[in-house]
Amino acid sequence: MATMTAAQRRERARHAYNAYVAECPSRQVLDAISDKWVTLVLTALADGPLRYGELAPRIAGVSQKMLTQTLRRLERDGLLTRTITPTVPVRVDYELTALGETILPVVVAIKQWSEAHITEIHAARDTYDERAGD
Amino acid sequence: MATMTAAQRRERARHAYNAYVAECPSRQVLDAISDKWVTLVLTALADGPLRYGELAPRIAGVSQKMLTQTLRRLERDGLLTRTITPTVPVRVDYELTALGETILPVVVAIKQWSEAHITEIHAARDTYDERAGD
DNA sequence: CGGAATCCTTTCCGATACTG
DNA sequence: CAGTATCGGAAAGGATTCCG
Repeated sequence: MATMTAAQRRERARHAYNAYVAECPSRQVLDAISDKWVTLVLTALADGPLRYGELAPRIAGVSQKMLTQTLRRLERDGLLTRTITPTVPVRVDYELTALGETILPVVVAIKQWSEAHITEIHAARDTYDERAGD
Repeated sequence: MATMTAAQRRERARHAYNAYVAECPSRQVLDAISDKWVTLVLTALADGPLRYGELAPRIAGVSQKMLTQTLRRLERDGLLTRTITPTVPVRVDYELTALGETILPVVVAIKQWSEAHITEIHAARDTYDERAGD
């Protein structure tokens, strides 16, 4: 009777967590945008549509896999559109939707806060690490 | 001569990436707050200091490990303080610093956007998934 | 009470190779 | 050009146990 107890409890916990997530909008969106690449893609598209090949170099450090994955997720969530022009070679443009543009102020707010307080954070880290070094 | 080529390139890539991150404040902060638990802890502490035991149940789904890890990181970044009262049993309080409070508006903005647009996101997902089902 | 340490599973993600 | 498919290492994170 004790068999699978751990797994069972894990399952129940998973369901409880999912249920919680399901009823909490901000948690869901948080999961969606709490992603490094998501915010970077959104800001990259802020000035207008870009092709895949233009997008990639503007987001230093992103792999092709992560970029594609991020773009697909954002398309699914209705934050951007993916337009294929069947020329040879093919051309694909990504553009923010109206919904996608409404989130830009939030992303900008994050960026502004970052630039305004990064020095304080660095100072705090130095102090903290110094104490640990004693 | 070809040995370790992949690993070497990976190392170089890692350094290039880190260098980029090092000179971009918003990227650094983004890494710091692009974390589900970070924002949740910050909002939980918005109304005043809380003990560890009070904090945990307010953030459903968080494990003790993740909560502690998140709190340590936020303490290191100077966003909150950790106060130990050496009674028996010990009592630990967490409280936002002045710096920590300055980020609350940003977190609130995220929350408000989420609640305002979650319906549209759900609709977009349904449409997208429906097309995929054809 | 508020953790730290360990184990172990799951998920992430980069690298590589191939395609319309 | 703009992807898809697959694999393997690295990292995240949950469960459990032990400690001041």
